[in-house]
Amino acid sequence: MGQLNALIQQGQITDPDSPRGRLLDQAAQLFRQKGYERTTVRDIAGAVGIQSGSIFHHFSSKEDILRSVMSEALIYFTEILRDAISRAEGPRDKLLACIRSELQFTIGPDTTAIMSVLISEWRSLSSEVQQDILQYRDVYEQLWLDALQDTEEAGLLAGDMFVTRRLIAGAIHWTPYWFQLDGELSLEDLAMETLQMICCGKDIR
Amino acid sequence: MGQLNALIQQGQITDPDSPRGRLLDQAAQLFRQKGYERTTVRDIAGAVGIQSGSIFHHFSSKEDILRSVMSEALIYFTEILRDAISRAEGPRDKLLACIRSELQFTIGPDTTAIMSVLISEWRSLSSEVQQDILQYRDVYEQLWLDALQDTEEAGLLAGDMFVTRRLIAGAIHWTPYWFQLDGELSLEDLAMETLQMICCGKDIR
DNA sequence: GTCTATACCTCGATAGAC
DNA sequence: GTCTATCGAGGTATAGAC
Repeated sequence: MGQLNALIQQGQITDPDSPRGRLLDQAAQLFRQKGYERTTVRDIAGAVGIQSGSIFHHFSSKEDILRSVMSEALIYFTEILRDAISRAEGPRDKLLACIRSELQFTIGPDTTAIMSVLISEWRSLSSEVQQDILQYRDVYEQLWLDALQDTEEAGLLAGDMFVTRRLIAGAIHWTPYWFQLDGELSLEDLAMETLQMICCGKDIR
Repeated sequence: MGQLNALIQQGQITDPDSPRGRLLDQAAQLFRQKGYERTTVRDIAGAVGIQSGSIFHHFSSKEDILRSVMSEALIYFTEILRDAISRAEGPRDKLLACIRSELQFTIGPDTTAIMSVLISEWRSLSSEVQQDILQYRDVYEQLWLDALQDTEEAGLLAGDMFVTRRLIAGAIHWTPYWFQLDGELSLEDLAMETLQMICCGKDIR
């Protein structure tokens, strides 16, 4: 991943091979599987093979771990999404790139589905930390809104741009509850069904 | 509410004026506001003005409270939905009734938005209790699928029936994160936008 | 950077009086 | 049906040696 290495060198993302990076990876997995509240610092420490007290050399608190998981994931997702959009041609394909990318962040195998942590554990953050994370989220969301605006100007959008984004965000964020990566419906099929729902009544094939 | 009184008399739902009913109401509110894990039995007891030890005269465990909140909510929602569908005429209006009802369960003022507890706290249940609740959920979902099937047979449905239900479920369950009941967009507006997304390309006005 | 040891707290749940 | 009192478990976080 070219983007990942660039972000690591810019200091925006922790090197996954560092002790801190390994902790973040394992914490993200555990938060996704069991939820933040039910994951203990002992669990996280055990997953990387250290004692629980050693964690606090790398993070100031358990919430600090969740904050880091979320902010680094958002920074990474934003770059991946930006790249995917730039590689697509035309508003219809750029919007499809948004849908496909977010589905991959949410249920795909590569990113180990960390988007679901951002969604499910939002409430576990204090309001101060929420404000902190929202800065990154706004950048991500703007990429979506730009793509939707282009779609609208091309006459391909059926509903209101902002409402559409929110309805689609919900539809995508809910997929972990039912979608099976190895099922009959492929991720690409699902992306097409979703695109069709947004651009309804317009011929998008 | 005629349905509520009938369900109470059938013993399917706890009388809200009983001590147990008051506990369930307050627990549901707290679970919605703070989440199940962050709500303590002391919080719930305090909300109805008793001591925490007294709760265990009415419930065998904290999970038993969540189970009861969820199953009674589902039983109630199912009857409300069934009634709303039966009062609507034609597939388009019956589907709109489904959307409107579920939006009300999720963000409406009357039901105090308990649907969001069913969604957010699912993972906090043991798998045994999940199986228990799924029985009620299946009945609720079948009402949706029947309505969608009628819509499909009327040639009004754009995508696959099952995928559509899941995408729409996500869209609706996500609304608590952004929808403001006192905002410019009314719940009825939102229901119409959602219906339009499902029946895309078909003239549904 | 990790260890051991532990302080300190809060939680769910119980027991028995009233 | 509620109270008081409390138990035991398990949580986050700290301190200081190595």
